[in-house]
Amino acid sequence: MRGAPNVSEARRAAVLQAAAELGYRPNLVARSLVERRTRTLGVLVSDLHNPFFAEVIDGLQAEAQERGLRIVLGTGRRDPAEEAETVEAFLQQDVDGLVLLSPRLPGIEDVAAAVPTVVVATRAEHVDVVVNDDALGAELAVAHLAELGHERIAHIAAAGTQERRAGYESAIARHGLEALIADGDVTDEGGYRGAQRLLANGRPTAIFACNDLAALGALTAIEEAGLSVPGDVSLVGYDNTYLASIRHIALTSVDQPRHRMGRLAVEALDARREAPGAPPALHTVTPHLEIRSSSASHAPRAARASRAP
Amino acid sequence: MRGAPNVSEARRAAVLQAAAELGYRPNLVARSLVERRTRTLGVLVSDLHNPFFAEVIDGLQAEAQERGLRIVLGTGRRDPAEEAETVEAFLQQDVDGLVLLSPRLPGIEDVAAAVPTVVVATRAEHVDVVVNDDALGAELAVAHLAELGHERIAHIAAAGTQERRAGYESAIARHGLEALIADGDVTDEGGYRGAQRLLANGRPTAIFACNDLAALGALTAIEEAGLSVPGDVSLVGYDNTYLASIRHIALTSVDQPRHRMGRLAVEALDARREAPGAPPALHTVTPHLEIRSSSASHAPRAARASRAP
DNA sequence: GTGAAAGCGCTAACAC
DNA sequence: GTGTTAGCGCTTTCAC
Repeated sequence: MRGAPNVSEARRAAVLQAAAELGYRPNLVARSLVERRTRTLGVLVSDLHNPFFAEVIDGLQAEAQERGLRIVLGTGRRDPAEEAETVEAFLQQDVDGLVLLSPRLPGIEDVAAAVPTVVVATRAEHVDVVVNDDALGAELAVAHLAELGHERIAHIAAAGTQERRAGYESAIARHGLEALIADGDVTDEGGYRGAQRLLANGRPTAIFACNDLAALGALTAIEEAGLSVPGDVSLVGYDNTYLASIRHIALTSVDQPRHRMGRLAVEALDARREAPGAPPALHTVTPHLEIRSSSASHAPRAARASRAP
Repeated sequence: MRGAPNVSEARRAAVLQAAAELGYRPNLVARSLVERRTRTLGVLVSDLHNPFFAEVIDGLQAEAQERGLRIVLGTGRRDPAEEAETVEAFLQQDVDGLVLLSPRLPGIEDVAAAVPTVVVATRAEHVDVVVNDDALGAELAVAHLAELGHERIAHIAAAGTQERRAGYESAIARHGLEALIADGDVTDEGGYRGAQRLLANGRPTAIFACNDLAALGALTAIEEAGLSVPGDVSLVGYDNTYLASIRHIALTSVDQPRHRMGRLAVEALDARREAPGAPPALHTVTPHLEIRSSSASHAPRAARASRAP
């Protein structure tokens, strides 16, 4: 007997030893079949390449492990159809819960009806959700830049980060400034193009990008324009991934508590399992600003020679 | 009946429709139990944060999907004990094969005896292995730098990349140069410290780092020393991850065909399943050099003003 | 072609 | 405390 209730110590030892000698291994699939639960969580990652997700997964795994749950990861490579397939596979596998990291997937409610489901890092209707407060994050970024004396603070927006955009807009308005927005993407390339447009039109002295990857692209565009960061243009990202912390980059960035978000997701699943009929819960965590050397005060021309220390 | 042999068309249609209406979903765990196979591959990733692995996983997934296999990912966060646990969980789950990405795990042979196993991106004894030719990769890097006129070409070494170090040493010897090595690590931090030591002692004009992450750390150290890349010091990384391609970084790097390595791993597993007794196979793929702007010719002092385009 | 029966390795429920 | 039994949902084998 494996993890047992009332068995004599002697027998247990004997059995355990025999098991070890024979190389016996309990068959989890048989156990799952009879228990009608697999103790497994399916995690759909929209993009394995984005370090943001790796860090959320760390949190997921830590919490899952503590609760004796396994995690199986799948990815749909940002393609709705592939994501649907992956989710279907999870369902057939009989996972006990589903974590959807920034899914592109349509019809999430149907899935949620079949199995406890939580959406992370993206807002969704009629489902449990774990997100950071994007409006606050954007506000932090704008306030930081405004305090540094910037008046022309631009934003690189992207599909999927509308909340940040909205937060930016209202913060800008609150500070009595003018909104300056370019559409980009949550990628290096998208940030690059967005920044190029901003630089050509608006002469911003600061740029708040929708995420770190886009901020990196913006950094390139700024340098290619012969300008320096933060000498000529201050730059703020979002997510505070390890990319931001690489010293060659040293990007000021809004930090989402990724680890905590991962843990919250597992907790939400558990809560849902216990109260299947409860109304959808919205778990919002609080971001903070991690200030590094890509943002500096908007000093007079003479002082902005180069970025070097 | 699901994917069937001899059933009348009419019945099949009827059944399929009924299934759809009832929301019937075949139970994979029951099927696995009776079939004694799960059509699942367990993939152990040593470090989810290293983008190198994400790209290998893409290849794995593509090949697995074509063969009707599922993938479950697990990570041991570079800790041997945690890796062992993860592998044990895979075994209990009854996976049909195991892919170990740069495992730290001891006793791999025992695992391989229990289930088809392939080690990727790290050399191992008595097991099927998929690696790139590190010696050649290092040779490419050194040859490139030597051709650019560099004579003081240093290397940042790390545990786990001895082959690259050895390749570096023999290439350096072949070019009649002097080896200049600092111990570092496959991380930003490790590269930073390694480069600091090299800069303090050897006055290298070029640095070949054990991987891209370490190269980024080196980049920081170089800049902090008041030097520029590639003006004063040329820099070459290894892996050619997307980090290298970010334009603000534009790192010359040795490319491993990651996607192909992922596919090869799945193929190797299949081969092993068909011939369990065959001697361990070593699959070696060929790296190539991706040249970007972090490496340039070793020009006279006057010409090395800055890194700008 | 189609239905019935056995059994995969386990857990739970119930006797001993 | 310990042995026995039924049955999880499927595939396979063998009758029909």
